[in-house]
Amino acid sequence: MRYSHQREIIREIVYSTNSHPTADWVYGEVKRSIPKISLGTVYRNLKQLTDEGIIRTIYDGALARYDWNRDPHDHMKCTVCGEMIDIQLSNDGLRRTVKDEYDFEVSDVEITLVGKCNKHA
Amino acid sequence: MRYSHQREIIREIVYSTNSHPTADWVYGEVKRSIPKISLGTVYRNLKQLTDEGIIRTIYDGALARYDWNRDPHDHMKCTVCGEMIDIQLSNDGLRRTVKDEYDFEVSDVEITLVGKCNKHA
DNA sequence: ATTCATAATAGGAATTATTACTACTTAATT
DNA sequence: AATTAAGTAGTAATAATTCCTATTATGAAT
Repeated sequence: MRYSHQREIIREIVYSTNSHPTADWVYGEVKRSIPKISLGTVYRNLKQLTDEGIIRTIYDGALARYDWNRDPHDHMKCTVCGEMIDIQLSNDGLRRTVKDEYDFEVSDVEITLVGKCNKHA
Repeated sequence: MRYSHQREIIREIVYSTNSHPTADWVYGEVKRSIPKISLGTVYRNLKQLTDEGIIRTIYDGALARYDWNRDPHDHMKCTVCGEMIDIQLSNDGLRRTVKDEYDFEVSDVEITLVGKCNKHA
């Protein structure tokens, strides 16, 4: 993968926020510095960055979101404000349980807690 | 919600399989008994059945799947054959931890284990 | 049983998110 | 500087899903 200015900006934008942005939001941001960028370029680069392990793709229902945080972690999704918040849960037990009980080789654990965040007492 | 033949058939089809079918698959099945059914009807009814709590909608990446099993449970997704397998994990601890540490009120826990199922030693 | 109000349907158009195609551009290498 | 292949903009295409509208079917009231 050779250098491209577009990809570098896209990477910086994803790395600049904890908001798990969508492709469309990233597109809007990139346009501020590269007005002629095309949405296809955004998608292509988000995919490439994902393939290279530089960012992660997570799914919020049917919508793809992007996350700079590559450490294994989980998410809380607030049904009131829609925000996705990072959270660190331990799941060492899970992998072993599932391997033993179901003979399933876990490569990734995706946990999303749906509920109400602390902004909405 | 008043009775409709279409909805009843759709419900029966979702209840007849453990394969977490997509809307499109359900559509194909319903057509066997109601050839003139429209895809919009399938989507509308799957949504209504979900709203009424009669079935559940789960997301497989960006694709919606439907599940008759309303008991809290989790899924294993095999990256080789694509199958989604039901699994029961306990997460009593999670809710309390998250409430205490993040003041987040959990209403639903979604856990998907991604990996290789026992068919692919 | 017939009438009536309205929920539900079929069929198709519209929307949304995403991917694919193509002619032109640019980064990296010789 | 010339070459080559990866990258881009712009646009068309696809896939999943929702929306719209004229017609039909359900359940309730007569």
